[in-house]
Amino acid sequence: MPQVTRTYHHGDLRAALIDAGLQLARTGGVDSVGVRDVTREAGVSPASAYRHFDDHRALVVAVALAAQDHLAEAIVTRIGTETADAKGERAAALARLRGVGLGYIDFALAEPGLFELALLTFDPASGASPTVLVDAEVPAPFLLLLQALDACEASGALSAAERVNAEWPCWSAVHGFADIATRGPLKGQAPEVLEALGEHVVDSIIAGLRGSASRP
Amino acid sequence: MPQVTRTYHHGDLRAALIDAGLQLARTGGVDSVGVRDVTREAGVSPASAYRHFDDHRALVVAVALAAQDHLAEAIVTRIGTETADAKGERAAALARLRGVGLGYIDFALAEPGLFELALLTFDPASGASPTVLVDAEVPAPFLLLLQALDACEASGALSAAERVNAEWPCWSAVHGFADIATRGPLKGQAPEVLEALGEHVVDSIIAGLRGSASRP
DNA sequence: GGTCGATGTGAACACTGTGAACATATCGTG
DNA sequence: CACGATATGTTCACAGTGTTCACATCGACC
Repeated sequence: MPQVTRTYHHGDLRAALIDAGLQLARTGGVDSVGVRDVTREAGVSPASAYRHFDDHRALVVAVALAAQDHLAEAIVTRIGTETADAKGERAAALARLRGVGLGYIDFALAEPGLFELALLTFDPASGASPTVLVDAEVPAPFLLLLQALDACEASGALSAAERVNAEWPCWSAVHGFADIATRGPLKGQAPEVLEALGEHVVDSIIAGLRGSASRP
Repeated sequence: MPQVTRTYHHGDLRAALIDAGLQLARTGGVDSVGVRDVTREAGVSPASAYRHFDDHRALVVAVALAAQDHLAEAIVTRIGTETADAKGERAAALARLRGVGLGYIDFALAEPGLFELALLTFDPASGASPTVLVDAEVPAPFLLLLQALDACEASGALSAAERVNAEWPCWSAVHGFADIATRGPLKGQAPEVLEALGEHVVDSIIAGLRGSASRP
């Protein structure tokens, strides 16, 4: 293996602990990433973790951030396959939006353990910011959604009025479905069923955003 | 207080433990309902809990089911206010559907601790049932949604085609928003903001169900 | 080469869930 | 009414957890 320049005793133990955490979370979910488990996995003493993380919670948060990166990768991948054969700017923007939702669901179904981690939000001092979102700290997956929605507006697939606050219905529906399919009543259903229902959810919410002027 | 017929030593300790669990969860979330905490709250020894619950998990599940009942109550309440001034069968059915979603969100915002509990699904032997839902075990809140959707179909507010699988987009969007508003990026926002966004989410998803034939 | 700060270790502490042996109050039955 | 069976609650113990603190060890820099 590619021996990294090992400094100090272990050589970047912090990264090793996060990796071990990901490995454990992949099969056991968030509960299986404990201080003693992670350090045991890395072949190191329990107390050593406290040189790199303030707290048990801080460790979990670090692993969760790593899991969010994997989630973002899955979304980008799905965006690629969705937009592959989209003709025209409008269709491409809509396909991209669809890809964000379906990629999110893909990841949740493929890696339920890591997905559970990725959901943990680290509540920065639980600062109730007056604005709806502090864009400095917005996680990568959410950023992908915002960009896709902006592209929809730019291409005319979404009107300016429809664009405002559109991220919340989108994120809610997709996140909610992923949670339901992972831990909720749909847990354990066949992958084809879940895939089909996931598409239905994504298409419904996109239709809802665009069809605000509907029947009485 | 209405002294219940006290049998045996304590007099229905099981119920007392569940009540204590609800009380603790209300302020501290799911993590604060532990065997020792609950028994301490009830003024009883830790091991006594094992006469009524197999497991720590079994205790939490029992409390979660109680929390689900409270959730159902909140939904019923909101259904009442939504349908109060609805004219016509169709409008009433749609108002009822809206009430289910908004009641769910109401409860999540008013009682985030209990809401966290209510989400825990108890995965009965993790039996992957072939059918989409085992109707014997369907929790009350979900049942309220199914009935509201059926009423929409009966009144013509939803076509038969639109009705099929409509429960998943609805549940996903509402559940997802509640989760986001409670633990996610919207946590800590002002109640008015959350209320407005919640209405937006609910209205969007209902529009999406009814507007399947939308623009290209 | 010696000193110092950064990093890992070992042994402790308080806490948790859980089981076994024991104590006691209630009920069914003679 | 007495008495054994049984359901309920208690005490004690054990394994495992997060966490801390004194100590050991290594790399870097003067």
